[in-house]
Amino acid sequence: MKPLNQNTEDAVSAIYAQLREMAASFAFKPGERINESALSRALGASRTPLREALNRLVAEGFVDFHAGRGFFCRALSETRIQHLYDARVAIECEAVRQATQRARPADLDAIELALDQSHDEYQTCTNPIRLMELDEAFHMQLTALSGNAELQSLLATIYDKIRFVRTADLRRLQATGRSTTHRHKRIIAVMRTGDGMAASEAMRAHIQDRAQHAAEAVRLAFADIYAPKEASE
Amino acid sequence: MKPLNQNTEDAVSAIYAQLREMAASFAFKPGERINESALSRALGASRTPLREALNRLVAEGFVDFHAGRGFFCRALSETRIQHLYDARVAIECEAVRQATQRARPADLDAIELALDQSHDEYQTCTNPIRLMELDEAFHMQLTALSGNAELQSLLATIYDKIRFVRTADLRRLQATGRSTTHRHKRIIAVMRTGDGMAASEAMRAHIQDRAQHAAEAVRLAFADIYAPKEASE
DNA sequence: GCATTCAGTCCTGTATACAATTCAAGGCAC
DNA sequence: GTGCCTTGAATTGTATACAGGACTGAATGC
Repeated sequence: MKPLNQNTEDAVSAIYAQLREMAASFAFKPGERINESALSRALGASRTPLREALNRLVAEGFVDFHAGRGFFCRALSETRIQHLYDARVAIECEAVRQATQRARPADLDAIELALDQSHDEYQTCTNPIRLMELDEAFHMQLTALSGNAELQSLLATIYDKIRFVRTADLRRLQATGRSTTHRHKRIIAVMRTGDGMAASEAMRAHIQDRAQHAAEAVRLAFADIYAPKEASE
Repeated sequence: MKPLNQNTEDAVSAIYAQLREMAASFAFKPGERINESALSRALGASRTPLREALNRLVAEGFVDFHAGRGFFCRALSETRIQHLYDARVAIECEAVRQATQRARPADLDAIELALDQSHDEYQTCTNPIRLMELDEAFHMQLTALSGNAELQSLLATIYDKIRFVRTADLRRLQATGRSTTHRHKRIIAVMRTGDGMAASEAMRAHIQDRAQHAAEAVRLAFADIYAPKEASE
């Protein structure tokens, strides 16, 4: 019974995970340069594993790298958010289409049960991050039903990129008292008919409904990014 | 007139580019461990920038990383290829849909002109890699018309991953004497009608037509990977 | 007053060193 | 002969050192 080492990677892997979370929550301000020495000290590691982790983020599009100048937090823009929402549409529509053909009724039952169980929390929860977790969970579960690991990982990356904007958006949505649960259940209902194309279009409508608010949400997100920090500059 | 440094990054960037090409052409055998010292020596650099480049490939899914054991060339499988083809469908169908709405007639004219110009080469060319470049160029140009940089970069990564399989597949396709030019022109024709949904479905049919041969192509690709090297083991 | 230049400082880019771990082979017991 | 342990070489993981650009701010010329 060997230890089956799984924690040796910890350093770079742990740094990567922390960094990705920091990037998703915009702990770095958009456009800001990332000081390697300071960050490595803050994370309790040296620059070598930090840079390796940062290079992963570069490949995923969370961070920009400029030769000789270092790593920069990638800037948000309304255009980019719109593009990410469209990419999300592309992936989720195809995933739900595949899922409609592959999923057994029991699979759909399971997702619907999860929706029912979280419905109350949805209605009463005031934490926008938790709201977004619930919403994201539905979409990821549905995509998982496609059985396509590539689509799942692409979508996960996109969600990480738009999470901050979505949090701001869902906060507004909740303020209007509207629940997304019934919209999600409608998508499941269409899937039960076995019409993949229709399910795909339902998903498209669902996502684009929110995407239209993306521009406004970006502005809100910017306010969130710049407001809560110390106003010391 | 400052030099506006653009080549300082060269080391890691150049290594990354080389590595990605090597990965796309399966210079490493699937599943094989990548020896950092040997590879860095071969590339004329040290392990530090090599590992940074490798970490980018990890994030993109070209390479696997196992804690304490190093980097491994990611294995092919028929299932994974199928998933990548489906991801390609997802992205290209959405892109062509957007492109249909956004593109001006002149944009479509330009692509069609490019098709016409390369038609002869298509028919006579015997180099499968060149064939694939021509085919890929069409698909990337079309996706570019969507105006969505996210879709473009996602698609570029997918093409890099399936390039080897596609090369094997296109070689077979050419052997049967069938040209893809007229198929491509048909997609443009549908786009001209302005019906995004129809264009999307045309693209889907076009890609899936080839995807059906993916399984067989994977086997061919495997033969290519293992055959042409020295049979010295 | 404005732009330019220049020096100093900071930071990045990469090589290298060394510790820790894995992998492979040989020996040993059974 | 088979399986386990031990031992040694090879390889990875990370820290650190140092060279070379990039940025900052002040001083200078126009």
